[in-house]
Amino acid sequence: MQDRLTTLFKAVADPTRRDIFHALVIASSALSITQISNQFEMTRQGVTKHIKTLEDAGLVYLDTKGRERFCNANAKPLKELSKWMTFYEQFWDNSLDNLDHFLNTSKDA
Amino acid sequence: MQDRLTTLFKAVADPTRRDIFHALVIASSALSITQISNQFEMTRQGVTKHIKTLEDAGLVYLDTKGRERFCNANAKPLKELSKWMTFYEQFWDNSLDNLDHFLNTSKDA
DNA sequence: TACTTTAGCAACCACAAAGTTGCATATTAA
DNA sequence: TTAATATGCAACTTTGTGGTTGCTAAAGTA
Repeated sequence: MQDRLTTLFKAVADPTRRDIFHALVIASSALSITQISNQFEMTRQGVTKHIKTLEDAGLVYLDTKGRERFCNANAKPLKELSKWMTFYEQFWDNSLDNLDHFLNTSKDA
Repeated sequence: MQDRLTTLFKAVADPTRRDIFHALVIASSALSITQISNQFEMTRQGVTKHIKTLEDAGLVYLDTKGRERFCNANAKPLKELSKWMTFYEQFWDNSLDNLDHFLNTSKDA
């Protein structure tokens, strides 16, 4: 449906999802859906949807045990976002590129 | 309305927007709205909206000259996204964290 | 002064997304 | 076996978003 980069960016574009992901990353053990729900002012079903989105992006993987589903964070996919940004790093500082734009568009005014 | 990180992530979460941004970054000179529209199969107004979103995120700045508005890319804000990811880098490889989760949740089954 | 080009603005449409409620089902505990 | 807990699934509401069409205004050109 949509490319991987888009799926990944959209997953982390939501603040609640970033919070859930962060909570999972720093958690000392995997957290069940209900445990996560208790930490957020949202219904369990709401959390479930976010987890699904994070799972689709590969940022979370589930571990079913009995009636519970434990959520684990997986930061690896973030590498892909980082890689995408690499190309633009060269334009971050003292942007010669921007200067170039300026010269090309403002000079002959 | 929404935090800066969210604005930024949402701006680059759209593939068309990433394409426009990329086109501006690699362009040898600033491009007018119409010039950009010609490169994308979309109406000028559609492009204008994307430019607005990119501008709000600080990834594009406008340079009005006469009746034209030249768009320039500014990659600097991407630094903020990169900074956000920095924290998670420690969990990228041979994730001790994930191992920890595994041990805590699968051991006493 | 007319005509053309560049663009903004507003309204509108279709669909995605965040979040909810309600209900059914499976697993564990009493 | 009965009750409680953890979850999934479906439907629904609200709001956001990508994109369009139509119209207006400003700037450049003939």
